[in-house]
Amino acid sequence: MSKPKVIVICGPTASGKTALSIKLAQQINGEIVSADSMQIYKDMNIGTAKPTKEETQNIKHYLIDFVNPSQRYSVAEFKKDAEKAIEEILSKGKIPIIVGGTGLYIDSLIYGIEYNEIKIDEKYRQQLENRVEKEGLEKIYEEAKKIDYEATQKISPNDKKRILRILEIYNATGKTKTEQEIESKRNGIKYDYKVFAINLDREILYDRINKRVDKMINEGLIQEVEEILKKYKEFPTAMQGIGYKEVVEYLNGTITKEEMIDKIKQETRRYAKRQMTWFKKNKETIWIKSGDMQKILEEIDL
RNA sequence: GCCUCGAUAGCUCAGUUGGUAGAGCAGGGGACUGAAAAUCCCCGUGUCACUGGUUCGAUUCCCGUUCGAGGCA
Repeated sequence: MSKPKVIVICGPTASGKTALSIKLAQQINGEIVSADSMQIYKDMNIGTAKPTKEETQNIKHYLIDFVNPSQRYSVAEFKKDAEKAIEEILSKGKIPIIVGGTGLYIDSLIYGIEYNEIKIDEKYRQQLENRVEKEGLEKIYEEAKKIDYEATQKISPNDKKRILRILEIYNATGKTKTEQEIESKRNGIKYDYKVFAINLDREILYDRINKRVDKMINEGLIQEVEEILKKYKEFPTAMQGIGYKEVVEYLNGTITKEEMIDKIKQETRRYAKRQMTWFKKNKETIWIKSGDMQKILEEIDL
């Protein structure tokens, strides 16, 4: 039996993923699974450019709007949740369409990466952070080298997050990161993923980003942030979102409104670039122009 | 009209006591399997406004021109 087909649409912010995917879902009787690390959060609507109820046209969207900004979420959870959603869509006889800009999340699906059940040990992480503070990152890097030399060679000696991750994995599982990664690929890929990436000229993309940011401000991004700050106390990751952290700076009086807007635009541009780099990695990706549904229909051949 | 100051990277400017130049920002390229909208790495040739002169050699000094800013009439 052949594997079920799953369509993946990725692309940088403001490239038109949302509109395209909804049109496609209508056309082929599909439902949408979001692969976006920020749209998962509740109460973060304007800044994450979440599709409105009106925009969704009654197409069911999964993995949007279901995590509190005060909670943590990770690829491992995404992988599990997304596959559950895919199963559910398939069981209805519909076609799953994965849509999003979070490359790491998409990779977890299309490369069939398995994450075993381990919890993030916040205490240990904090311990490591403290040690970096006291002893310096170089020392911790040397330790990581001893545990998993191969993994350290893939990253920079300045990349604190990843250096700590090598130690965390070893601490939690007794296995090295490299061993872990080999195991993670054991099971093979469950579905027949067709990956499409939207490509558009930098200039056009940047123009769209600028307009989108202006629109977000007009639609009340600042108020949105104020309300979230009131409603929740902690933000382990939610406030990392572009737009949100800049508005917080503005509310604290560190920057002016104009500076805030420029900064959001700039950060969004940088982000879009990083996304493009990520999507280029996958050789199977089919590149399409913004809004080009026809090409997708031809390629998927239902 | 006269006087003064300026003209150097996409922008703001630094610099060369004469040996063809470098910062910040913008921009570009890349890495990355459990925080990923995160994290991290790399990248600077540009008629030094134009014309002529002095000089072995001028972006640098001198003459003039153009443009811009300020001042005086």
